[in-house]
Amino acid sequence: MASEQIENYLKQIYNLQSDEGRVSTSSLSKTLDVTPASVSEMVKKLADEGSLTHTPYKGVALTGEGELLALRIIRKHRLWEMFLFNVLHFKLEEIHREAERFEHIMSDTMEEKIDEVLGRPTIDPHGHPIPTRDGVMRHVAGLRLTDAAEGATMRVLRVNDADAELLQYMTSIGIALHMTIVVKQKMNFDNSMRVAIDGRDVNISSTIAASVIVEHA
Amino acid sequence: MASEQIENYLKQIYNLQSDEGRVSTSSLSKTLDVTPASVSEMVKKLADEGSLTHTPYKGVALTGEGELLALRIIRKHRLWEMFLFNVLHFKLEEIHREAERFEHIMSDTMEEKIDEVLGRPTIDPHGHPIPTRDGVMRHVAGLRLTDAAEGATMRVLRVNDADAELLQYMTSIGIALHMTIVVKQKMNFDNSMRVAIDGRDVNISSTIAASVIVEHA
DNA sequence: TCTTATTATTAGGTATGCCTAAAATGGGAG
DNA sequence: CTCCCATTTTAGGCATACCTAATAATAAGA
Ligand SMILES: [Mn+2]
Ligand SMILES: [Mn+2]
Ligand SMILES: [Mn+2]
Ligand SMILES: [Mn+2]
Repeated sequence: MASEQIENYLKQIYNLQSDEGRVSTSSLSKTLDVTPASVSEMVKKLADEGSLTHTPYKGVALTGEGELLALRIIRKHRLWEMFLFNVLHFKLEEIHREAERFEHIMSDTMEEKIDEVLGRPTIDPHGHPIPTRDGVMRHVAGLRLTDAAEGATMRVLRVNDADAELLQYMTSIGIALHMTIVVKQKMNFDNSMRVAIDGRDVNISSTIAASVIVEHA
Repeated sequence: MASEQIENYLKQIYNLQSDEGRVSTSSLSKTLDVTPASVSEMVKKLADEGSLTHTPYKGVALTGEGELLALRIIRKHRLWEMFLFNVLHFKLEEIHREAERFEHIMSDTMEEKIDEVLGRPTIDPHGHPIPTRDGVMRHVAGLRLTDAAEGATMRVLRVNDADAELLQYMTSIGIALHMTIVVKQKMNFDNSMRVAIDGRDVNISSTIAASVIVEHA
């Protein structure tokens, strides 16, 4: 069985792979908060075990097997977030942190029970797709609110779940899943924008706008 | 913070303490499934940390601090069992095993949310008392069904949760919490007995009878 | 192309918690 | 009151996953 930390490596590699293609030692070092030396060692072990391929000095890529393991963890993480939000009424900004620990100890039985209780959801409370049990994840394309045109009416597809404070603030100004946002004005000097959410006008910084993924309404 | 294994030591010492008074290295070795040598080492560390007192060659006893830690784990274990049984509809014989892992990673926030959702229960699905958050556990006295007199009418107070197969069998013959059992006949040759559960007569072995704790109805 | 800065790997070492084997202790049998 | 032996502790090691410091490889600039 994969240790908790090995599961974190695999999950992190999966996430970085979507953005970067080949995943570097340094990016893993940063996101997992361990030294590059430790990453090198662990990567060697995971390559021996067949979860990933490693080209020294070039980076790593998950094998089919490794990707499947990663998707299982991601599934458990997102199902658990859904459960915390819908059944235990945790706040949206709290669920990611809790799920980071539970994803590793959730048995397959538990996974199934929760999936059933929740009615087999396909997205989590942040809008992230939940992979199926055999590792299929449908990713819905979208754009960052930063990139929406002035005057456009957009719908919130998903939000960044990692920064709790940011998420809490977004909730407080009314940004939530499936909500409609009208881009009123874009400021070129700092990329902030004025938008209408639910009829009310608010100004949002580029940091916020960049962590909201939207589609045309 | 106490490691997962340290929490298991403390919990196990608490449980054995009720039966044995001073807890021996060998009984911990058996119940935790590690060698006596390992227990000796760990015990030394826990004594240094102030969770227990150790008299070499004589045994250990929890300090107030250690007992409080143990009771926190037990509270989390039993609240979680309750949750698995009532909300996720796990079978009675499955919940103990699952709770063994969750008890260690359940945050205080989670503990509180679950306590609330469940309506602040005082006993778990096996009839074990759930300690309060500040470490008070009310233990209800009872006797083993083995020791009930012939002809007596008893009520099930609690059942042994450790052996899943035994528990599954007990459930299948109708033994459940708060159920009434009439002792029809006691066999002296093997301590088995014939009882009436819910009107139906069944024969139960001494092993089963010993793991059912009852009170006079 | 050569040098330098960045990135990655290897070497050597630590902490935790486990093990086996050897030594110490102390309670009961004689 | 001894001696024996089961129980307990100590000694010496192993695995995992981390670290710092030293070395190696690559990429980038002159
Ligand atoms: Mn998350
Ligand atoms: Mn999420
Ligand atoms: Mn239990
Ligand atoms: Mn229980």
